[in-house]
Amino acid sequence: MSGTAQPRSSQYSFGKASRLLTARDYSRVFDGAEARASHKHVLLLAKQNDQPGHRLGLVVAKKNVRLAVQRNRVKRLAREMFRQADAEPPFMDVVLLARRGIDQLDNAELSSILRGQWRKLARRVSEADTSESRGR
RNA sequence: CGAGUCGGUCAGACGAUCGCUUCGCCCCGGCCUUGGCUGCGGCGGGGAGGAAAGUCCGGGCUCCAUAGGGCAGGGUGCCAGGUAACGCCUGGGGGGCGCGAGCCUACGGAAAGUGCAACAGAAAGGAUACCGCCUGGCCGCUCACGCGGUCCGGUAAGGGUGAAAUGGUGCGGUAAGAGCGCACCGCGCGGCUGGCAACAGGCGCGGCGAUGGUAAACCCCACUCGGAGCAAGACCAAAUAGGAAUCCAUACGCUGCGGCCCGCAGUGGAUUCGGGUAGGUCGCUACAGGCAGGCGGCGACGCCUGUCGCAGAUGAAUGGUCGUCCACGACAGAACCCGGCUUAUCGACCGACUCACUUC
RNA sequence: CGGGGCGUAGCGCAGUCUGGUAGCGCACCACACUGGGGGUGUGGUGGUCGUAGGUUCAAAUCCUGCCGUCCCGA
Repeated sequence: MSGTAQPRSSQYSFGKASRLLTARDYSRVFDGAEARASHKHVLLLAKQNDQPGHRLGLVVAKKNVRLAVQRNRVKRLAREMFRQADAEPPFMDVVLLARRGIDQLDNAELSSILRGQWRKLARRVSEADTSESRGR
């Protein structure tokens, strides 16, 4: 994995352009989610955007993860997974919600779950995209 | 060497690689009139804690008047000092614990007033005679000593109740007893000596039926506290515009202002309908600052000199992966800042000291 | 981040200001009425008063520290 990582900085960056920044951005995804990937510890919602790349928003509620250290850890791992994920169209805005008990997982477990859910989500979005095109 | 006390320091390390954020410099581009704003990239520097936590105190800062007077209300509570301030810290005193080094301590006033004390007990606050004990009178029994009953008194030594019963111990004294008398201790009062003081020591006096407990009960005394909080507050764009209805009012009103009155400043206000916002910039980190040395002080700390620049995010940065090593890594993440307190916590190391044992 | 409230029986609540006995409703158990159930009646079981200290003779109650939970403020 990272042992074979190459310095393609453009693909592996994670700046402000790759994040959901305002409450309006979040509301757009929540109100019009086109695809979702659900797991015991995590839920992803996605909606296609008109940006030149994916964007990520994180919701890790204090109610579900009590300690600030654990909340930070979950968010960091999620960003790291997102950063290393394939950046291929269709581009989408994704909101990741953490569920109760996610702080019990260690880094390796959590990373693999996140990657799996991300692939699932990407597949569903492209399916929705093609069926939508067919429908038209 | 074992057991222990006190104070302090650290918070996995190193390397590779991919990222995030901020600052500086440079290159290119855009806006723009001589300089600034902004975008991409490169190089270099900085990037969580001892508790960042709980929000229990104290300040700074901002707005309300420059935070002013009184009432009400809150806080603190042995003494002296430190400090911007404190409920913190230091030193000292009293009390308690420990063989000791040391540790703990809401520790002002109950002879200003009010209140409270269930149950038990004779009596629970300026109270009391239930059982006892004792003198005497009368009655009964008895030869008598005496015993029993009853009555008027005396008595707080003994029993019993209670969390608590009106100083304690001893000797004398007495009908039995009692601070009734004496000694010591305790308590109170008045000088004296030492100490800034809290307080300590010693002397004299008082016989102690006066002055019990509770103030984390009301309260009294002393000192102290105005209110809100960075979602404070300021600015930019937009907006509150403009509007409709009802009610109150033309000032002893209403608002700023959290309880009231005064005072100050400002001025029409309340409710409903309708309509609209929740973007950005600043505040935002350089100070009661860290480190080193010197001087003053028992110490907390203060003064002087030199030196360092040490997070500033805003869906919210300090991380991922791999390798090596070891004691295999606890509690845990800044959100305006600082001083404390409290709570959580794997361990490692340093210094001072105490006790016990052994050896020289 | 800041500002508040609440923890008492299985559940919902009183009692806390003013300290001594923890009480009410539902539920539960037993018995009676009934052929049985339901219902009604009578009696009863059940509480470390969130937790750890302190004050007091005595604490659910007063004071302090923790824990949990809920609400409010853009």
